[in-house]
Amino acid sequence: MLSIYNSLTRQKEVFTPIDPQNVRMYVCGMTVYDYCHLGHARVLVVFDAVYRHLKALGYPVTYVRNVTDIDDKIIQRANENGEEFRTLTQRFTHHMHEDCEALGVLPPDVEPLATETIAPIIEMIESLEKSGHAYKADNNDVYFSVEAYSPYGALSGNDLNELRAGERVAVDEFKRDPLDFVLWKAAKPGEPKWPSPWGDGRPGWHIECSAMSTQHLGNHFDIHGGGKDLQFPHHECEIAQSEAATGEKFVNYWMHNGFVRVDEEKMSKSLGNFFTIRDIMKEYRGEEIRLFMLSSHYRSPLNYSTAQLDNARNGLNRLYTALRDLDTSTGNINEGYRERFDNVMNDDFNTAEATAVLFELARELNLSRESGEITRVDELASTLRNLGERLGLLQDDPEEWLRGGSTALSISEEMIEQMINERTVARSNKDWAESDRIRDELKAHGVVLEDKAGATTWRRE
RNA sequence: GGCUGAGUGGCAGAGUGGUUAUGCAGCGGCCUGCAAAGCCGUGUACACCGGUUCGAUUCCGGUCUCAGCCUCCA
Repeated sequence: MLSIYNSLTRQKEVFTPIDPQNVRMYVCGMTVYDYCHLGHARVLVVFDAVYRHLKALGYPVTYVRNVTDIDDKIIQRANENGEEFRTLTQRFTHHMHEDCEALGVLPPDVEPLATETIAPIIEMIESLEKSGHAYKADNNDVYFSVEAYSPYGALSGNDLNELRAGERVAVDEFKRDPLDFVLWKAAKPGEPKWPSPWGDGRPGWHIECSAMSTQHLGNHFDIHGGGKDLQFPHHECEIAQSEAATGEKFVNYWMHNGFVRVDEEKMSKSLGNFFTIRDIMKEYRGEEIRLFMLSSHYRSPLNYSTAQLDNARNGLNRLYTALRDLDTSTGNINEGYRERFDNVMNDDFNTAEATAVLFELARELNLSRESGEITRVDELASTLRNLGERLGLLQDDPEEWLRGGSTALSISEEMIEQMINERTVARSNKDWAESDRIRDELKAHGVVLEDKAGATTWRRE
């Protein structure tokens, strides 16, 4: 039985799908004007784990993760670059997909673009206008009237008056209430624009997600996710718009992942303390980043450091080492481990405990291997690979993983093999000095030798 | 100011009203020509102060500290 911590009620709730034959989830994706950083990586990885687990529980799932391909920052960046905004957004959407692949993130079932959802957006704003939840202001922008939607503030636990008191930005003079937010922005000269009943312009950010989710998942769906920073105001606004427009409950379970931090401070573009995924990938592999992220609970803050990434690397070496030379295609799945894994994942997607199960499995696998229990070894290896896949891990060939890395080796594999052969000859002559000299030389190239069962194998340090 | 959330052993990080998290690092041992890998053993951890309880790191109250949201943000 799966339980999910619901940000809306601030407690864990047993997951009951609206339609068990089609679990519907929506996650706020990227605004594509730059490379993804580690904070983005976390949303991608966390909700990928959620998606995989829901499917493993046997639910058919429709996972929608949008692309925000029109907003102020995109326009600004395109102008700075002197390029068409679509050229910019297409380029970074492509880069995002590359990052996803490197991180082992499965493609969502639907990846809608804001710019391809203009008609539904306009429809939704029109219906809000009709029901008195939206108004066109003197500057030709259309705003949502917070006053007209009483539950506003429920998701974030905010009180309207307190929010107004905390207002820290200059109040837009065209708004009736400082908390009102924009649904449709009138186009300024030279900006991308679409025709609408209120004049040429473009959609506000919040309404994009309401329209994209509703278009693909219906008015009322199961799970809505995103980073914690979107809880307010973005998701609060989505609820207001959607529920005001449809008259139905919008989402049953709201999920928010914690931040990635650097030196105990949120990683973000505005603070300038961010690392892009591809920066990190100069030193570490995608799977190492992935394990780093999954080794803590999705709602906890995650502090970035190379020590943590090193830790993840060592951990993967251990797991892949356990799988070395084993056939994982034929064995049965061990029910005890599978059940433990399911149980911890069912407890609000506890991936940290789930990875601990993987390590315990590896230890027992190593033990069985030492005692020569072949059937048991096959079963545990298959289980390890299978449960690894549930987290998007351990799908590489172990030997290739252990010999691979994010950087090129400073010595060819042929040369390594040749030196190993020379060393084998030296060893058979009990020439330990020469044997150790060769081993040290390879070590200097980052190659570690392991002698066992009459054969010598190598791996990256 | 309002609202969230967090403080666990050298590091990272789960969890629990009384019994081993897990990984990395360290130490001792087995194995090995020596290593590596693996295995075994090994750490008086739960911010502080009260309270409830036979018993609290785990529940309650308070204190301190930290982070986040209230402005674009995953």
